[in-house]
Amino acid sequence: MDISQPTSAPELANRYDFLTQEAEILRLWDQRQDFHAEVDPSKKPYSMVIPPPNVTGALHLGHALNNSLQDTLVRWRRMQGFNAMWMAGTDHAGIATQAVVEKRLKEEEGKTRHDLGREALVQRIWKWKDQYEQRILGQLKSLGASCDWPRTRFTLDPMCARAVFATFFDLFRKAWIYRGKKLVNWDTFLQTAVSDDEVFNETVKGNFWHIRYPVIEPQPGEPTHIIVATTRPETMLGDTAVAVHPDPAKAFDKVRTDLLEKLEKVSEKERVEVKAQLDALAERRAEMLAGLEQLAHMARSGRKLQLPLAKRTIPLIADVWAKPELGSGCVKITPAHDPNDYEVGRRAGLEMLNIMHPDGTMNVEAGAYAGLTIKEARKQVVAALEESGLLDRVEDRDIELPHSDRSKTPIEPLLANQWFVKMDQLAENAITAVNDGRVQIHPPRYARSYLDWLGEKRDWPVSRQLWWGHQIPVWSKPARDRQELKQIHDQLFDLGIDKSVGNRAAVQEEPSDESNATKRAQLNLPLATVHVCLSDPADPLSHALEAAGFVRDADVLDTWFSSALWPHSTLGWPEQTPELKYFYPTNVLVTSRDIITLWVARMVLTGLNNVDDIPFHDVYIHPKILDGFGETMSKSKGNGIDPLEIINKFGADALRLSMVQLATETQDVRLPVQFECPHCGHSFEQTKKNRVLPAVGCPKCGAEFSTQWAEKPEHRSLARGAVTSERFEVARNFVNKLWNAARFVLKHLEGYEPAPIQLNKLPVEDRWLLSRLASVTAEVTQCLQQFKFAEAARSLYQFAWDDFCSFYLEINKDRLQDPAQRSQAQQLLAAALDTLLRLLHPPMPFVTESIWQLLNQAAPVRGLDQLFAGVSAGKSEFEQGIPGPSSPSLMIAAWPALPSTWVDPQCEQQFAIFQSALAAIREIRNRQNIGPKETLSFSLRCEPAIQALLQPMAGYFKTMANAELKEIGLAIVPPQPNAVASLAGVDLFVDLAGFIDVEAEKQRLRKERDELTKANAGRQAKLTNESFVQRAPANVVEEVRQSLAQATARLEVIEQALRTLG
RNA sequence: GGGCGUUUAGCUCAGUUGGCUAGAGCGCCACGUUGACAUCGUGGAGGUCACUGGUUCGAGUCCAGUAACGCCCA
Repeated sequence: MDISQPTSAPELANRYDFLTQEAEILRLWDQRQDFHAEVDPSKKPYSMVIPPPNVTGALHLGHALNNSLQDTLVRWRRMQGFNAMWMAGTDHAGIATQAVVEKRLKEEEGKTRHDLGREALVQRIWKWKDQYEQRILGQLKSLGASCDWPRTRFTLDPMCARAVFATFFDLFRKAWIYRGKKLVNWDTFLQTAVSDDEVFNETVKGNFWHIRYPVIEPQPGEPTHIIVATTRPETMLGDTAVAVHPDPAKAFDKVRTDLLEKLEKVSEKERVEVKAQLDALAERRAEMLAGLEQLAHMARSGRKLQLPLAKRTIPLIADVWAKPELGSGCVKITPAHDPNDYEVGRRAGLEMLNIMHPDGTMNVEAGAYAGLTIKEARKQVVAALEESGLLDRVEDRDIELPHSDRSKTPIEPLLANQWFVKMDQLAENAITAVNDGRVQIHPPRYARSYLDWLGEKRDWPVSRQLWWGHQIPVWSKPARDRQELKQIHDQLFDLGIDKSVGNRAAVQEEPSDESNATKRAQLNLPLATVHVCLSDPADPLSHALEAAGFVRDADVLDTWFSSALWPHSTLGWPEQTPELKYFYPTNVLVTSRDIITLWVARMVLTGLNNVDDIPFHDVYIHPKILDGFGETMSKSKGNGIDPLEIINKFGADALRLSMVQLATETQDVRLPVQFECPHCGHSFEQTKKNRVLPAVGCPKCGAEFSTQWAEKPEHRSLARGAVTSERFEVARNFVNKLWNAARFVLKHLEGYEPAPIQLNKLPVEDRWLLSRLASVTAEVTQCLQQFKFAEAARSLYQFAWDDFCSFYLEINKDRLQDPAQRSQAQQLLAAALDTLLRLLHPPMPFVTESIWQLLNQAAPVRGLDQLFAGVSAGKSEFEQGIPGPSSPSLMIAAWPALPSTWVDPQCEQQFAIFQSALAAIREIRNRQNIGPKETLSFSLRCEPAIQALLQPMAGYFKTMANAELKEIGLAIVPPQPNAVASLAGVDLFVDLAGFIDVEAEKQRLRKERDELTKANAGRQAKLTNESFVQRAPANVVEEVRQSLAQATARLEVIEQALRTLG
C-alpha cells in the first residue's frame, strides 16, 4: 500500500473494493512475513496443524469453513502476543488421487496403469499433485489463511517420509506391525483393498438362489440333499463346507426369548408384527427341528457332501453361524470370500479357497469357469445348476451390497496378505488420553464416537495395493522348509542383520497358517516367510537383500498412516528438532466429525507412541455445510459451491465471516443453493432436478447457460452459470457497512491531534460506548476461548452495526460540527474504530487491514491505551513488548484488553432510556405518517435525575429523529393534541398540532394498552398465587412486583390519553 | 439393530444454571435518497417453541414417551 499519500480526507469509494484491496493486502502481508514463526523461547508458542487437504482436487466450501475457523483462531492468538505457527500442507490421498489420474489416463489416452508402468504412473501423479497443490495453496492464500507458508509440507515429501518409515520400523520391531491373511474389501476396478471406511452400502435388486448339495452315502432315513441359499451363486466354487447349527433347539429357544423380550418393549403397532414372527417361529420349529437335529448329528458323525460343478467333496460341519430360523437352516461356507464364512473357516480349520483374480475374474480354482468375470460366471453356474436339476428355486430380493467409495463398483471380499497395525496398546493409550482430559474434544459428545471406535481395538490394515504412496519398507523371502529357513537366517547374519539388531533393520518370521506339511506342499505354501524391515528404504542394505533373493513388498501404506503422524512429522520428528520441542504438542486441531476415527484418533495414538505426548490439547469439531435440502454438498451431486466463486463475487471477508457465523455449537447448517444466470445476473433456487442438468434455462431472461455437467458441444458453448448462495450477502453487506463507517470516521479526522482525555469527565454517550466496547471485547475473547465462533460473530456484528454505526456515529455528527467538542470526538472515534478493527480482524482480516492502513495515515497515534493515561489497561503478559496502536499491520496489533471497570451497567441503562425515547418518537412519526422532513416537537415528563441525563442529549433527538425537545421535567404541560408514549421512567408527548390522525393514534394506543394489560394480567396472576410468592426466590417476586407497578403507571398514562382523544 | 443429533417466524438460525411480553438476519409491508453506507435508513406485520404426558410456584429450556428428518456404527 502506498503510504506516501497525503493524509487529509482521502477519496474513498462508497463500496469496499475487495478485488483490488485483497490483492494489495496479500502483497503487504507477503512482504511483512508475519505469518512465519521461528522458535523463540522468550515467547509463548501457539501452534496448529492444518488438516492437509487432498491434492485430489480443488478446495470446496467445507475447506473454506474449516480454514476460516482456523485462521480466526490463529490470528486472534497472534494478536494476543503468542508466537503463532499454523502449519500448512497437503495430503497425497493415495487411492483418491491415483484414481482420478488413472481415470483421466483412461479417458484421454485409453491406457491403464499397467500400460504405463509403476514409475511412469507415479510421475504423472506427481505432476497432478504439483498442479493441484499450487491451486490449493493459492485458494488458501486467497482466503487470507495466515499459514506459515515457508514450512509447507506434503505427506510424501522427504521429511514426512522419514517419519513414516521411522514409525513403521518402530512398530515392526515391537511386533505391533505384522503381516497376516485377512479378508479385505477388494475393489476389482482399482484392484486394491479399501478400508471399511471407504465402503458404502447400497441396496440393489438381486436374487436368492436355493441350491441342492447332494449328500454322499446318506444313511437310511437321512436326506439325500441339503439346500443352501446364496445371493452370490458363483462363490459356491470356493465353498469348503456347509454348516448347520450344533444345537438347533437351543437356537430356536434363544430367538424366541429375544422376540418375547422385544414384545415387552415395542409399541402397539409393532406388537402385531412381533406376534406374527413368534407364530411363524413356532410353526417353523415344529416343522423343521427334527430335520435340523438330524443334520447336526450327521455333521458330528462326519458326513460329507458333493459340491456340485466343482466335483469336490466338502464336509458338513456344525457351527453357530448357521441360523435355524432362516432359510433351510443350512449355510454354505466360502471362507475366502465372505467375512462371516471366514470366521467359520478359522473356527473349523477349513481350507481357504480363493477363486478370484485381483481383477475380479475367476482363477484356476474355479475349474471350468476360470477366466470368466463374476457376472458371466454367475450366469453359467446358475445355468449348469439348473440343467443338473440342483437349482431348487430362485427368489427376488433386495440386497445390501457394499460398494467402493472411489470406483463405485461392488466390493468383493478377498483373502489377501496385508500388513496390520496391532491396535491393542496403541488404542488403549489413546483412550486414556481423552478419558483423563489431556485431549479435550469440543463439543464433548464427540468423545463418544472416538472412545467407542478405539474401544473395539480392531487391528488397522495398512497395506494398499496402489503405486501412489509410501511403499512398504519390507523385503521378504519365503522358506519352504527348515533348511531353507536356516539358510535365510544365515544370509541375514552375513549381512549383519540379526533378529535383535537395532537401528537399520529388523526381522520378523511369519509362520504359515497351514501347519500340515503335506497340505503345505499341495498348496505350494511356505513353512515361513522372513520379513526384513529397513528404517530407511534407501539404505544400501536393500540391494544386498535383493541380491539375496528378498523381494520388496509392492504395496504402499494407507494414506492415513502418514496423516496420523502429521502433527509431529511436520515438525521434523524423528529428529528432536527445536521446532518439535517448542511447538509440540500443538494447541488445537480443527476438523470435521467424519474423520474423528480415521484421523484424530490415529494422530493421538501415533503421537503418544512416537513422541510420548499428545498431538494437541483441544479438538474442535465444526458443523457440516448442507444444501437447502439438507444434503451434503458435493461436486458429484452438482450442489457444491466453489469458494473462489464466492471470493470473487462477495469477497474473502464475506466468505469467512459467513463461515464463522455458521459455526454454531450444535448442528449442521443448511445453505440454500442458487444458480446465477450469467446473462442477466438473476439468481434462482437450485432444485434436485435442475442441479444435474448440463444446461439450465434462466426463468427470468429465458436464456440457457451451462453447468459443470456440460459435455456436448452445444452445452459447452453456452456461458457457464455459477453455483452460489445468497446467504453470503449478509456478510458482504456487513463488510460494506464497516467500510462506510470507517469512511465516515476518516473523513472527519482532518486536523486530528492526539490528546489526553479524562475518563471521568466524558459524557454519557462516550462512557456508554466504552462500556459496550469493554463488554464486547470480553465477550468475544471468551467466545473464542470456548470455540463459540457464531456467538462471537453475533456479538461483533450487533455491536458494530447497532451500537457503533446506528448510535455512536450518528451522535458524533453533531459533535464534530461543534469546535468545542470536535477534538475529543475525533480522539474517541479514532480510538473506538481502532479497537473495533482489532476485534473484527480475525474473522475478516482484509477489510480491517485496509482500514487500518488508512487510519495509520489519518491518526498514527491513537487508541484507548494511549488516550487514557493512568487507567490500567490490564495488559496480559503476552502484550508486553508488542507495539500497540500504531502497529504497521493490524495482524500484529495487540488484541484489546480493556479494563472490566469500564463496563458500566448504570450508564448503559441510562443510555437505554435515550434509545427508547428516540424509538418512541420514530414510531409515532411513522404511525402518524409524518414525513421525515417535518420537524416534530416533544416534551418529556421525568424525574430530575433523568432530566439531567437527557437534557444534554437533546440535540441528538434533532439529528436522529428530526424532533425538538420543548420541555423536560416533572412539571411540564403536555402539548395538545399530543401523541403519548409511556416508557420506563419517562412519559413522552409529541406535539401533533397540524399532524394528528386521531384514528391512527387511537389504534397505536389501544395496541399498547392491550399488550400492557395482557402482561399485567400474567403478573397479577403470579402475585396472587400464594405458592409463587412463597416458593419463588425473593428477587424474582420483587421483580414481578416492580414491573407490575411500572406497567400500571404506564397503562394509566395511556388510558388517560385515550380518554382525551375520545 | 446400536449410538448421536435435529424439530422455535415464510427461509436460515440464536435462545446460558428453568424466571419480565421468545430473539436475529434474510424475505414481506409502509415510508424515506442533498455528504459514511439503497450492499442504506425508519417503522411495522409475522411464532400453539413438532406432538403427548410428567416434574415444578413457573418449562422453548429438565424428565419420559410418540412422530418426522439427518448422521455414524454394525
